[in-house]
Amino acid sequence: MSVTRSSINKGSRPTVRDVARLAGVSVGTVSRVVNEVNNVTPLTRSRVKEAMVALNWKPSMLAQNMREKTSRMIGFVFSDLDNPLFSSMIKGAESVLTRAGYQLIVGSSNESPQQECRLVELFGQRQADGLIFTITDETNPDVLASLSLANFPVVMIERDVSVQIAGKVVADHYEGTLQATRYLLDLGHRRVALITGGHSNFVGRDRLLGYLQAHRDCGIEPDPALIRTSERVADAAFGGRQMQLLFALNSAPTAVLALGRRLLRGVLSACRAADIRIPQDMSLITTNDSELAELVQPAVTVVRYSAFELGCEAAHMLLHRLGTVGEWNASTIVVPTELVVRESCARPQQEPGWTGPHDD
Amino acid sequence: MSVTRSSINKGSRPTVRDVARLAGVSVGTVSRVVNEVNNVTPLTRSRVKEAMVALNWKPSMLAQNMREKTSRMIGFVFSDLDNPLFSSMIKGAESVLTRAGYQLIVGSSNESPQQECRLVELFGQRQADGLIFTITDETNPDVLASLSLANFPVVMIERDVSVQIAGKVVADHYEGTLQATRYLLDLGHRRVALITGGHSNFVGRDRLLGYLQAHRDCGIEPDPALIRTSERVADAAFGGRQMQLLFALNSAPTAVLALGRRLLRGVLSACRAADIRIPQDMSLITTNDSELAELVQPAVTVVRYSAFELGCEAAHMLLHRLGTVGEWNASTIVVPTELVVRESCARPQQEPGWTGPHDD
DNA sequence: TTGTAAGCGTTATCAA
DNA sequence: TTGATAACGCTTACAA
Repeated sequence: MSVTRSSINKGSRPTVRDVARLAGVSVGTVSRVVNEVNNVTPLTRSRVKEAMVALNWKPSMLAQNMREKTSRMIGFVFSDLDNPLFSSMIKGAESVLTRAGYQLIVGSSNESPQQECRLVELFGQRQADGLIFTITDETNPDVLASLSLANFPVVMIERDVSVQIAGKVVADHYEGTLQATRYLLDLGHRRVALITGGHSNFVGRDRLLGYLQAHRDCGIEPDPALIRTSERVADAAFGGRQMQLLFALNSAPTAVLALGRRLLRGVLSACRAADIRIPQDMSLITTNDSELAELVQPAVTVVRYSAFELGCEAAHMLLHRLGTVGEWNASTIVVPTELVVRESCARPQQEPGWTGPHDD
Repeated sequence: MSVTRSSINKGSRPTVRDVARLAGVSVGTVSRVVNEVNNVTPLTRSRVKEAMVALNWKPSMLAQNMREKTSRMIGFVFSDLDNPLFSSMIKGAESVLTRAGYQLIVGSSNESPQQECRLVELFGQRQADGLIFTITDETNPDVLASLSLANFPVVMIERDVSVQIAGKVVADHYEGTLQATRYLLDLGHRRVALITGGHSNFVGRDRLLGYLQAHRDCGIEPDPALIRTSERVADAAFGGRQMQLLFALNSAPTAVLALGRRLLRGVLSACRAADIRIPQDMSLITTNDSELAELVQPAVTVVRYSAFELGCEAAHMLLHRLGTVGEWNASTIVVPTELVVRESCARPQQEPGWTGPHDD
């Protein structure tokens, strides 16, 4: 035993060797005590425990992880923490992961695929045990490549990718949009606009499908000029701009579906600026319930679903995957949506040249 | 060299040894290449780099951290991610830490001191390089004990503790509340209520001080019945309840300062339920700007400050501390507040028995 | 029941 | 310029 080894560990944090020395046992015994492995005399155990508290020693997780090739850390990559949608998801994921003894390490991509690649690789280097991910562009080849090289399971939230991953958790946007659109059509609206982001992902596609299906169910051909989807992110400014464009149409819509958490703000501002009254001049349905939707007057009808639940389910799926040794079939969890009817929708006003609803 | 060592590393991730073997060099050389240490032949370097990409090898951060006794991870403990205040702070901290090559590992305390202790110790075991913390109870002895045992620098946000820490970052609640209160007094209000949480922390104390000082400046004695502070957390329900109690007073206030991010919702609901009009029957100022405050009608005057900036400054302070080898003096950064005047305040209505403002 | 020692994947020191 | 090897703090066979 070298001099360095036996000398007192000065300043820096104590190690298992310091504890062993103080307790007069070997490092193996100390380890057996902390890991609560059997075959250790009560007397020895108590001596070791005393030494542990005396030195305030806790095993270094870094060293443990190093040996056990698992870090009990889960990465979470999202685009923007300031979007309450993501903070709720993280909260959901964190609440179940913490209970299972995992910790969450977060990273914002700011909608940048390069940053997403960097983060995926970084989590790999950190030996993350898994990753929860809301990819920005479902088809970006670089990100997909990093993903398929990753040696940890990945669960997508609200996204679908072509590479093999552990699974995905999504809200039922198809059904939600179908119901919302049908509700407006049933009120007698015939010109219903759709504003949504997610042009290049699952969410946007499913919303569009629901919108179209509802029209088809009523035998109505939707006007393409009323469908305003965003290639990029759908923020408040996008919502406002699209409303202005819709107002300017020679046959403007009588109702609008503004599907996206951040659109409401822009939509409301635009309506007020143009002196358009809700619901008299324009019916409005938005998505993702919020204080604003609930308390603005008139209160806004929303397609509601729980981002918290999305996060929980993603974490559960990941834990399940981590606990599964053999075969694993990529799975999908669908979280329901619900139409919360408030006061922002009404029957359309009679317009010159409009002949009234056909079906009631 | 043992058989295990020389055999091909099957399945699991490659190590520096695999790269060395493939490139026909020693592990030392591989390390020199990745760390871009000089004294390595261009030829050797390229051979090593080829092997690195061939095996898709990246150094294990776990192993690096193990040697260098630093993890380049910063912990962030807050009470509730769903509070947009915290998500903005985290976003701020994350944005500066990422740029500096650090990653953020998050933990919610859910207002539980025990959980806070657990997290502080956990971050210690993970060898976190530092911690950003919004402690729930500034005086909880257990948490303070964990904190003083921690062997990493700690920066508090919006809190002040008696134990030695690297520093704190706070918003100027005293000044903000002083201005807001003065604004109401100047409008002629003489019965201004104060609803705020943070009874047991810095924030609540400073708000109360600002409120009292503004009254003193005007030579007015505030009615203790109008001061409603919360021992515990101030959520929407608390805001609503306090409003009801205020309405029930035989001399109700004509204005209310609802200082706390989540109070607005409860306050608005209570006003509507009691048919109290803002600002005609009641002037209202709240704190922390939000979509709701901006877009509800009438738009609400707020004491605004940037939680994002709080997070940024905390991260900067921590980085500064980490880069400082010798002496360090605990420091404080104060982020300014600003009164954003909107439409929720008006001169008080003449009431029977009220003799008008004394000072204008 | 307890001790010894190898090994986890790096980096850094020393020798060649 | 490169290679061999100890060390980081822990766990776990295996030996005693």
